[in-house]
Amino acid sequence: MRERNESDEGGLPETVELAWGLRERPGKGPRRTLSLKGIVEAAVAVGAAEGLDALSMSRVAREAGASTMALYRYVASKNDLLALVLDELLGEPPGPPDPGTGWREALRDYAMALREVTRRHPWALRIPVTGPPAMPNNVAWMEAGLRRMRGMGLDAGTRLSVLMQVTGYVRYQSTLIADLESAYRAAGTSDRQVAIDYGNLLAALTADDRRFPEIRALLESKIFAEPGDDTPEDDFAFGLDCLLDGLEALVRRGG
Amino acid sequence: MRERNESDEGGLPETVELAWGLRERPGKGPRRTLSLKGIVEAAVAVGAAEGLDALSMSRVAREAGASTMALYRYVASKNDLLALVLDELLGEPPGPPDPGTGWREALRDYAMALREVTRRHPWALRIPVTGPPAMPNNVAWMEAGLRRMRGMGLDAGTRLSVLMQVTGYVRYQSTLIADLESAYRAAGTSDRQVAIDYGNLLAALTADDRRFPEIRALLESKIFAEPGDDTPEDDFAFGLDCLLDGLEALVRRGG
DNA sequence: CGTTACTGTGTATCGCATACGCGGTACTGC
DNA sequence: GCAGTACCGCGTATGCGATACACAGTAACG
Repeated sequence: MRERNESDEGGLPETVELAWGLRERPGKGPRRTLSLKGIVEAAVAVGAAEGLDALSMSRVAREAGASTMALYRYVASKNDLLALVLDELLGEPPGPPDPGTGWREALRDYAMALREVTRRHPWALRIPVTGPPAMPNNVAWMEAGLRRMRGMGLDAGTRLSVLMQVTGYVRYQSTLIADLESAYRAAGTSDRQVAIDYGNLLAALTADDRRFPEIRALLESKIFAEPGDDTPEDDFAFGLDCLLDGLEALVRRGG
Repeated sequence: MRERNESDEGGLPETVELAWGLRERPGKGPRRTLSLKGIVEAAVAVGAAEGLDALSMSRVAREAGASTMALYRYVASKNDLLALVLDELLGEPPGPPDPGTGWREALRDYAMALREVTRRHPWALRIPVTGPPAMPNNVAWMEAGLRRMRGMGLDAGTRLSVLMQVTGYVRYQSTLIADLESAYRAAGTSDRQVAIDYGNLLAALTADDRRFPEIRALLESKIFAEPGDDTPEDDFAFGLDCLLDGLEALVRRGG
C-alpha cells in the first residue's frame, strides 16, 4: 500500500511527470517566482530569435529574468528543457477531419499540419530526439495520427510503423528544406543562387571524371542552373503523395 | 589568366578541396608528421569506441598522438572534421547491380547497403548534416543511386527527389533503431523490456483518459507487452517495400 | 645564407553545463 | 505563537569544450 498520491506511479521520468502536470508541490518553501511554462516559453523565444546554438541555460535564464541556476529548480537538465521545448513547439494536434474524409486525405492533411509546425520552427529540427513520444502534445499527435488511420484496416503494429513513416518523412524533408534556407540566408543570396552554386560545385568536382556519368547528365539537364517553378513545398507534397501511394498499395494488399 | 593550378578553381570550400585531394602542399615548412587521413581515422576510432559525445578535438588529438592544436593545421574546425568523418564512414558505394536487375530490386539493395553502413556506425547518425552532398564518397553514393534508377523513366528533378526520399528513409529509420538500442543498452535490459516499459509508460499516462482512445486500443492489442517476432530489421524492410510501392505507382503513372 | 612559409605546440580566452552550499522563506506540527 | 523543515533563488566554483594567438624550430627558395 502506497501512501503517495496517484501521480507518483512508480518511477516515471521526472520530466515526463512535470510535463504532464503530475507531481504537485508540497507548499513548503518560499513561493516560486518562476514557472515551468514561463521558462519553456523563454527558451522558445531565445531559440526562435537566435537559433539553437544560442539557447544556453544562462541565455534562457536572462530571458526569463532569473539567474542561471534558478532554472535547475524547474528542470533537471538542459536536455530535459529541450524536450519540453519540443513539446511546446509541437502544440496541439489538428482536430479530427470532417467525417467522411478518406484516410488518404486525412493522413495527407496530418502531414501538412506537421510540416506547418516545422516550418514555423525550423531551428528546433536540430534538437536531437532521444526516445519514443512521451510528452503530452507528442502523445496527442500520436493519438491524432492513429485516429486518421482508422479506415485503413491495419493491425496495431503496422499502424505504428506507418505513422512513424509519415512522421519521419515530414521531419526529414523539413530538415532538408531548413538547411537549404539557412544556406541562402547565410550566403545572403537567393535560393536559386544556392542551387546554382551547388550545381557549379558538383560540376567542378566531377569535371572530366568518368566515374560520374549520372551526375554529369544531371548537370546537363540544367536543373540546378534553371530551377523550374517547383518550390520546396511542391517537392515536399510530391514526395508525400508518393509515400501515400505506397500506403495505398499496402491497404489494397490488405495489410 | 590564372597562374594557380586547376585544383584552385575559384572558391571551393576548403574542406571540400581537402577531401577530394585537391590543393597540394607547397613543400616549404617542416615535414608534416600527421596526415588528414590519420586524423579522420583517429576520430572514427574515438567515435566508435566512446560515442559522439566523447569525440572532442583533444580526445582525437590524443588518439592521433599529437597536441590538440596540431589538428587545426589539417582541418579548419571541428565541424569540418565531422564532415570528413561522415564521408569516411560512408565508404564506397556498392557497385552496380547485375545487369538485368530491375530498378526496384536495385534500389532496394541500395537502401540495404546504406542501412548496413548506419548499422555499423550508429553513433554517427547524430552528426548533424549541414548541406547537400559534396564529399567524395557522398557524391559517389549519389552517383550510384542515380545509376540504379535508370530504368524508371523519370526526369532529372524527380530522380533527385526520389533518391533523397530513399536516403531519408534509411537515415530516419536507422536513427530510430539506434535510439532504441541505445535505450536498452543504457537500461541494461533487453529490447523487449524497453518496449514493455514504454507500453507501461503510455498506459500510466493515458490511464482513464478519454482523450486517447486509439492509444488505449493500441495498448490493449498488447503489441508492446508481447512483441511479435518482428525484429527492427523486419520493420525497416517493411517500410522500405512500402516506399518502393509508392515509387512503382509513380513509375506506372509515367513520372 | 638570409628569407619565408609552414610546422607542432603551450598558453590563454571565453562560454558552457552543472555541483554545491548559503541565507532566506513559508508552511507544518506543537 | 514558534520551532522545525523543506524548499526557494542565487553566487561561486569546477571542469571541459572549441579555438585564437604567439612562439620557436625547420626546410625549401632566392
